[in-house]
Amino acid sequence: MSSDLIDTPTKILQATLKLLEAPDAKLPTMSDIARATGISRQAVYLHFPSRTDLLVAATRYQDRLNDIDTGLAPSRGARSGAERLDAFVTAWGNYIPKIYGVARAIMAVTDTDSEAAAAWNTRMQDMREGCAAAIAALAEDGTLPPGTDMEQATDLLWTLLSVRNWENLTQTCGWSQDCYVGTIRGMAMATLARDLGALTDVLACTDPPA
Amino acid sequence: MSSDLIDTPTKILQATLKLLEAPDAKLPTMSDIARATGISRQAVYLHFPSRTDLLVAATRYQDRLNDIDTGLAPSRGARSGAERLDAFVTAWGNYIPKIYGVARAIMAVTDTDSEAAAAWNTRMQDMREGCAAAIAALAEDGTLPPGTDMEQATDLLWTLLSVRNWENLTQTCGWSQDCYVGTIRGMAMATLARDLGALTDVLACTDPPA
DNA sequence: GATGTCAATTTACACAGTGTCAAGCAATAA
DNA sequence: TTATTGCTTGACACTGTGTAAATTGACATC
Repeated sequence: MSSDLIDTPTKILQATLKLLEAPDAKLPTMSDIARATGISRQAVYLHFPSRTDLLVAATRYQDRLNDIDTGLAPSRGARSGAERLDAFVTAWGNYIPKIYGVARAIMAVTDTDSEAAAAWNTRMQDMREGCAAAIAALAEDGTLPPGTDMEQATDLLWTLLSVRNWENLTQTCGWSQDCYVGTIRGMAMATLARDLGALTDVLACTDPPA
Repeated sequence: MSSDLIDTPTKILQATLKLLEAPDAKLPTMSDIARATGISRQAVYLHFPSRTDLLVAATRYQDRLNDIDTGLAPSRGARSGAERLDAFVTAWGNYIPKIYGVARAIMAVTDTDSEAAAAWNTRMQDMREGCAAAIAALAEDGTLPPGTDMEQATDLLWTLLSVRNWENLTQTCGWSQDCYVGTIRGMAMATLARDLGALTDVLACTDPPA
């Protein structure tokens, strides 16, 4: 078995991801994770001091697996600001479903555990840098609405691209992933890049809402 | 003391609201609530079968206190669709801070308690009806972007106005309430009512972001 | 081969929080 | 007086997190 070659912490992380990414997964307990890993619950604590630490480690592990940076390459290579914004929104919007399982678990503990909140904020701060870069590119092109404060524009884009909004539209409202990306792209382009044509047909996805 | 005239369930609800609305409040336990009410923990269970039920009851009680319908009156009285959208966004946006404490508590248990999730969804469904009405008024005026699906437009407005977005912008990003309302209004008007002038100066609030 | 060491693991326990149950007590109504 | 209502006290079951002590097993050293 190849699993003998993998060290225990990695096995735990893999099992955790598997549980979190299962469709309509309940939030797993330490017992669930231990069982899925094939070890005792207490052995998990040997490698991860708390549930929060484990969840945070799982997000980092997942990032390594997914290699988010390659997805963002087209954004960094964009020529115009609008192009960059468009590429960034698309890349991030399509990345969210990959991390949603883990994100959901972390966001759930965020309400009670301030350490988890800090960890999640840090993680979202990375994404925010991408937002800031896109806004900066727009500012250079002069396509931002007049009088726009760049910090606030970044806040707005960051909020628009939040996992919660993705969750609301795709999970609660039943939108398809394509519909989500198209709509958010349109809103971002219209609001921040003054690309008013982006509004046309934004809300006319072909897929039937659930 | 006037408190002797108030029945116990109401006293519990009042104490619960007070705890939930305290600045940077931790999520109160049943013991906390009982202590704040001045009764035993078990007595709370005599009136509310579970913590979730109590939280849900607290939202309803709060709605009664705040009388949300009067705030929405200008929206219903609006002549044009755009006017209606504008009034609705403003009214709801200014209502959120009043319910945020309770909303936060409910949203926190939503991740683990499906009954709480259902209750909160029901509550948000009421707000969604306001969104749907505004979208319908826009459709009647013909101001919606061409080809727009009304259901999806409602989803989008509903998402834009989510408590999570309010939380993100005002609590995490440190925006003032006025800045929040102004920006969201601008986005809604631009995206859904094709009022492109609404984009100008949307992101140029005078207050310094934290 | 016996022994020491160290990491991984397991059994057992402490604690917080929710929810249930039973017995008792005080005030009030019949 | 008796019955009822509303609350209290105290105990307990259950779930989940996290800690501590004892145990195993591999591996090196003498």
